[in-house]
Amino acid sequence: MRDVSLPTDLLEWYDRHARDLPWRVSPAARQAGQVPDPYRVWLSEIMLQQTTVAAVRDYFLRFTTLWPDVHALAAAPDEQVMGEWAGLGYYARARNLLKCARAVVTEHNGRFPDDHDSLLKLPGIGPYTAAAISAIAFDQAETVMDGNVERVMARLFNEATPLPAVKPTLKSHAAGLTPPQRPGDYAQAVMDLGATICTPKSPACGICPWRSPCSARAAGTAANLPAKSPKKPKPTRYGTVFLGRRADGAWLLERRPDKGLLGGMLGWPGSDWASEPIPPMPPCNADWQALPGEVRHTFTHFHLILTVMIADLPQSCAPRVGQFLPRQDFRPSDLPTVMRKAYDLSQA
DNA sequence: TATCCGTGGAG
DNA sequence: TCTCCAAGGAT
Repeated sequence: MRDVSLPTDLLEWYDRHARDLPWRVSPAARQAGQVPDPYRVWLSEIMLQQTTVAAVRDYFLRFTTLWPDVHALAAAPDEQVMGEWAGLGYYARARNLLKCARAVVTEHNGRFPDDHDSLLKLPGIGPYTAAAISAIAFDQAETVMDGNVERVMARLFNEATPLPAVKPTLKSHAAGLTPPQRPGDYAQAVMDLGATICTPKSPACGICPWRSPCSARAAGTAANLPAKSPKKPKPTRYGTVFLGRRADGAWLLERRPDKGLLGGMLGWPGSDWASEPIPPMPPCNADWQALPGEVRHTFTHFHLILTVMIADLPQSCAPRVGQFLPRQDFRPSDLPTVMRKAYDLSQA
């Protein structure tokens, strides 16, 4: 027997407390008949993967201004899209974003498929995003499982088993609660609950619409759930980058290969990044000088300490790697953050 | 199943 | 300064 009161309670809370987000159709507008634009739902969900609402907002507005629909995005040059994504991180998302837009145009007549299985076949769309798009954009009764939902379910049912082993159990709990009515609003409601009330630290149980049925709240374990298996320490790696500038203002940059770290992004030529500093090979012969200070940056799984070398290069310079980008084509904002930090050091 | 893949804000 | 971690996906 499905407990219908829990979803109803949450939807009533959502009707009063839904956040105003640029990609969201408010519950009031939705019930008045306004339907979401699948393109905007898709774009927002890709950007929101492992990324906060605060970080996504401006990027979403910029992208939808530059490319209002999937046809426009599909026709955009790769370099421009990668440049606009710079700073948001997880750059495979940007590469797959373009692949997906072009697949929707060429294989789906410019319209996003509405079913979970077809969505799942598209680049960059996994189980969570497929469920989110079919629920939010097409109002299908799919169960979305993201970090928020996992946390809310672990607490609601007081599941003490650590992640990731407990995931199937949490998914089962979530599926049992997913209502046939307003599944799109419900999916967003659970995630809003996790983002604003059932937070990782110091959850606001006192104002939670689910405080009464919450098992962890009763047991006093909410703040410690979900349990997680211990994570590995991050090693430190070292490297060198070369900032070469010509008298005409052009900078020597290279496009990184699609696979691997910062794949497809613009960057400064330099050494590999290794556990010990290595003698670097300059991209061309010049009077390279080390800048005072260093760049420190932390990626998902290692710390990086970067030495920054700079030199004025002759107009005749024929670099071993990379190519010169004319001054008017160079925007520091096109660089991934670690590369922009190196540029900032040179301008300090 | 485990690892790789960014970034910036909160505490 | 340091750890955690946010609407995950690909391999």
